[in-house]
Amino acid sequence: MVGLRKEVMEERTLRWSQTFIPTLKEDPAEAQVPSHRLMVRAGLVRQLVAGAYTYLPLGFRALQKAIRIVREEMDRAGALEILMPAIHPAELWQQTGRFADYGDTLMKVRDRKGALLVLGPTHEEVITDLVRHHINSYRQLPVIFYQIQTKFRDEPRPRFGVLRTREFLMKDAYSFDVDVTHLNQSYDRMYQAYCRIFDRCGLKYVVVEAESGPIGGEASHEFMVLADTGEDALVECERCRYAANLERAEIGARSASVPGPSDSPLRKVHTPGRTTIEQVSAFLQCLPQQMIKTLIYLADGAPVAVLVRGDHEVNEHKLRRALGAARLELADADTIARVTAAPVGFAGPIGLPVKLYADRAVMLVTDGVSGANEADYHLVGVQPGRDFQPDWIGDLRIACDGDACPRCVGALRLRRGIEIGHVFKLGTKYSARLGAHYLDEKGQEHPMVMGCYGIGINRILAALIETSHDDQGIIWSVSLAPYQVLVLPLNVANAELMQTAERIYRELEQQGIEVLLDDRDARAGFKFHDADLLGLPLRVVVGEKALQRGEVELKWRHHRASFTVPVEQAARRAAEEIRRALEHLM
RNA sequence: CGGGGCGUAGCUCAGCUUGGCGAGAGCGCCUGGUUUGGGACCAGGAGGUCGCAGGUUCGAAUCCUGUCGCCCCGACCA
Repeated sequence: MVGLRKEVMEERTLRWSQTFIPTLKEDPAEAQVPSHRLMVRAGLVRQLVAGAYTYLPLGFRALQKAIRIVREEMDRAGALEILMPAIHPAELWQQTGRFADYGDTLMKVRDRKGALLVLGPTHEEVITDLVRHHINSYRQLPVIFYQIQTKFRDEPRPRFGVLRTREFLMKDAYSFDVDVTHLNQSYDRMYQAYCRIFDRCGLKYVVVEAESGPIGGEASHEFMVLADTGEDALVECERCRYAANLERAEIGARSASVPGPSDSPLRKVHTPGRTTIEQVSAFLQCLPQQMIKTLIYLADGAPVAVLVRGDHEVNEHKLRRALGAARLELADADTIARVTAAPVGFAGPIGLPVKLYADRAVMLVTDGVSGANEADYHLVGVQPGRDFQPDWIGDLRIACDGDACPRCVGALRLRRGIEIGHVFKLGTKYSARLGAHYLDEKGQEHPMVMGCYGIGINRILAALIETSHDDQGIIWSVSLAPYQVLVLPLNVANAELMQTAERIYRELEQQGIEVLLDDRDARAGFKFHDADLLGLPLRVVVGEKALQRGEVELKWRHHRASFTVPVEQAARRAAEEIRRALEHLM
């Protein structure tokens, strides 16, 4: 009885005809990026509503593979797995101020008593609440908790299939330490674990410096998979290892060009109704690079002027740091009119009654053009240093392709990427606000120093597919593939051929290899196409011609060529190939 | 939140401008037969509240209003 049952279950797992793999010949209309298209076509996922997907058997298996790798490496790094609730009391979020910060992205529900609950988009509040109640001595630290759990974010715009969804699986970990030195150790441990995880997944990734918040320095790193379809912009130095999220990217101080002395006289010109860089540069026949863009910001309510070159954009993170401001926003039209004595579009640095913050590139402009702080007038022949002197000069702009690397003599290259992981030094933000304190050896109370570490599990799959596919379909890495080997008998009506195929897959099963047997009664071409679409790493074809010679055909999905092996060696050889490929990823 | 597109069979879509008999095609699905190394062929068949609600009309997939959903661009995104 038990034996029979086991056999039945095995067959349900292994035989194509007994599982559920709804492949599609045509592209689904709504899929825009390769990973989305292929995940739907290969029968991995189906959408229920915008930003929520069902994982079908094949997709779920791949997801489990990713989860397993993440779990093994987190355990190895000494993190403790727990499972926190998805529903949180809103009060907890109000206590840290994030109820307001998150705004509409927070999913909210009311229970039958009318109490407001939050569906957790992340768990800093919940874990800190747990720790404040149960950990209170330095003897209990350090500790790192993690969970793999569904997160909810009411994204303004879910998109790209599984890449940006409203409900997704996340591995989130939280470290608690006695001080920053120990936090750094926990951080490094997680960082290393992340490298191992993504290496094992077979992903090619770049670690970039990211916006770091309160601690500063290299307090945050994102793990990015480079892909043109990625949502995040980043820069990478073409010479050294410097890489950063575009939000964060510093720009080297050395000048791109040596400024020549300018003797052009300052002159006021009539520019009726020309308010934008494009309009003014077209009207005056000058280059946007000659223009000095003057933006009025409100830093904690006080107006300041920010100068960047016409073809550059202000990086508000850098500006906020330079100003030391907690709140920063572009000034409204009324403030601009009051500060510049002109309507929006005619601001310039000369004669402004507020402090001037200039990006370095502005100081290299010669024969510049700026607003005249007078309606319908601009100034030409502007010479920074001669005609105005900023109160502060430094790096204030968003990096561009080709900008100088801040670490070496190389140039920065603009890239796009998919964020698959993020490690972050939180400091005491949550522990202080929620009262997660510990007593040191002298009996003194301190807030714990925290770090948090996230991995988007679904994105691991999407990122892999996004960067590993061809016209025919997915090309799985051995470690994430839902099955490692596909056994493909070409004619199921041929009993001898079928028996051979079944024997090979049973032998592979016994060797601990994950096998799918395509036992469908379909034509060879049809099955080959589905095989390529599914993209399982190794394919074993059992066909009549080769079988007459006592051979079967093995083919790696990522190779063009196949090779034949004697039937009796097929399973052993296939298993060997898989094991070797897996070791290669470890 | 601003702008745009689309909702017709399981999937991809035609039909709508100019309302009119029984609402279509390809793929998929079911039955039978012939086939079997790169998405076969023949014969037969099942399958649709035309997103939903209201309106105009003798008559609405088609016109009008509202509404919901999905997709795209932008804004936003610890």
